[in-house]
Amino acid sequence: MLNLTVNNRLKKNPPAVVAVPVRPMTAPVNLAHLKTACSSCNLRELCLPVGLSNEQLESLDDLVYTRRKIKRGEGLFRSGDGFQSLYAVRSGFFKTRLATADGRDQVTGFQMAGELLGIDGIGTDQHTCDAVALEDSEVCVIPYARLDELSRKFDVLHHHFHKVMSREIVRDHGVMLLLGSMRAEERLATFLLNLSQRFTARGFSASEFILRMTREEIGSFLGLKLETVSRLFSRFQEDGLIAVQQKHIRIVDIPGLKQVMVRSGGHC
Amino acid sequence: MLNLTVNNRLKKNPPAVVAVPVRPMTAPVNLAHLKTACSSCNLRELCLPVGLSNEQLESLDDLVYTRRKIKRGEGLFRSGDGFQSLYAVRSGFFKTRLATADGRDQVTGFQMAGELLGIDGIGTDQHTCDAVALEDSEVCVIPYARLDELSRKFDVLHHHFHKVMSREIVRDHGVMLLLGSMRAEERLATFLLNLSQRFTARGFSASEFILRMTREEIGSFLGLKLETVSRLFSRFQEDGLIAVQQKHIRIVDIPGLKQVMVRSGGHC
DNA sequence: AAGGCAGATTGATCTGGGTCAAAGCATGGA
DNA sequence: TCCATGCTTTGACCCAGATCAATCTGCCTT
Repeated sequence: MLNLTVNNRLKKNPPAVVAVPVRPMTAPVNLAHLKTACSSCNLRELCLPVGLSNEQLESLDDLVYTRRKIKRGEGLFRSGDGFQSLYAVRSGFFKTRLATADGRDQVTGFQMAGELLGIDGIGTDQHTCDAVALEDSEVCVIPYARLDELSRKFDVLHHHFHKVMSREIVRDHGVMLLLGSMRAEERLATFLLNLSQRFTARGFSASEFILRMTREEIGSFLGLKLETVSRLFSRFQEDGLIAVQQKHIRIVDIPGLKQVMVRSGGHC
Repeated sequence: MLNLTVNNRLKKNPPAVVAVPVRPMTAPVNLAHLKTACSSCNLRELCLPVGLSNEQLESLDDLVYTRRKIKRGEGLFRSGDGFQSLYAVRSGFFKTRLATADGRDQVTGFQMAGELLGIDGIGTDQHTCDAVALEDSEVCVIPYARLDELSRKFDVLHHHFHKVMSREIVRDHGVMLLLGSMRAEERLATFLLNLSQRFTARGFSASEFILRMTREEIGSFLGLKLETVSRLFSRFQEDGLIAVQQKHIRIVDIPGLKQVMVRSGGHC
């Protein structure tokens, strides 16, 4: 159905981590030694290297030779920046946003560990949106030229990269559906369930997490005003669907939320 | 403020529309011999082969070895169909649409000559949307496996394909911006100007064309109801921006439309 | 040439979500 | 510790666009 995620088809069993409701946006296992190596990265099953053999993985190790830390509120790239690299979120949380001349703003997505940023730049050799860290984050820098080179060597990688891009397109279509034909409640329910599902894929609680973004950012993404988002959170809480306390969300009734997503009817 | 809400609803004077000289949806030059060859295709500068050398173009000729005709109203592929090929629109006009279980529908795009269909299928080896011809159309069938193969041989092609996908993502972000933060008038103005610009790129009139889609389809794409689209067309006409008669559109005041796109203000 | 029908227009009315405004609240820096 | 400042919540009201409904138009079929 609705696919808001790039990497949602993974149903890998959660890594050894069990109880982590606290800081969902951090990598499940916090490696002390941050060796820049895909082959030893605990996110490899969520990230670009999905499905690569060990040998291939090792070749990937010298594709990704840099990491970059971005502080909360800082940008990873901005619209107009020259495009050279893709970025894989290693830890933390990002938003991408499109800004118009007249000061409007559209959040086009939220990215978490294992998700790719920067694909928008390939088409014109310039980034077309801003990527901003919503908490202190770290990304793996993937020089595009090298990726290109390597993907000519490894079929799997080549193909997988196409898949990632294609899935991004499919995700975007899902967002269009959301923005074009869903009611406010459905949008928020869809959004929460999507987050939940992505956290699950990363081995975190499906039902309890911290929202890294503000009400305004959620609203921008969902085509709603921040007041509407806030009111809906309150209503969902009254209806026993969730428990909200500021940025802390607990989904109490997942099936109930799914009902909202579908039931509230849209324009029938 | 720009007064777009004119009160006196004059009976619209039947726009003295002169017959459109061209048939905008057909390829500019109508080759009698429909040889399946990119190298001799008059759309090659709009389509996948942009920027290829002659030699490379000829290799492309045996990539695309089939054409397929689709009658108005018929589907090229549907959600769930297995993915094997991409399609380049050779002539005609398509819409892509996403359908939900509960019978809702979101038009995610309209495709004209030279544009690519089917990329959505790469990610999951299944198409995720329906592509429907809005008039009798013809597409070039591009087997994905072969494209893959060829693109390993030709750098330019490989890279260009990435660009096409990336641009599709950027386009989708633009639609999100439209759906998420524009007012109805801005959406329609943006839509008309976008069509105009694409027709221009294909050698057709920038100001006069036939809409191949219904008001409902436009509305679905723009996140509006068909009545709203119809009213806006009437209002734009009253304001001297366009002349509408059913599916026949003439843009009278392009700068004026651009103003609407920007000026009407959105949410500040 | 008639009649049917899908699509388009237009009017009247309603309403979901926007706007404006006023408190609450939590977090971090001095 | 205590403000300051940036979120968030909540209320009151409003309006753009949806909904409902009645024609109208052009075109396709017979």
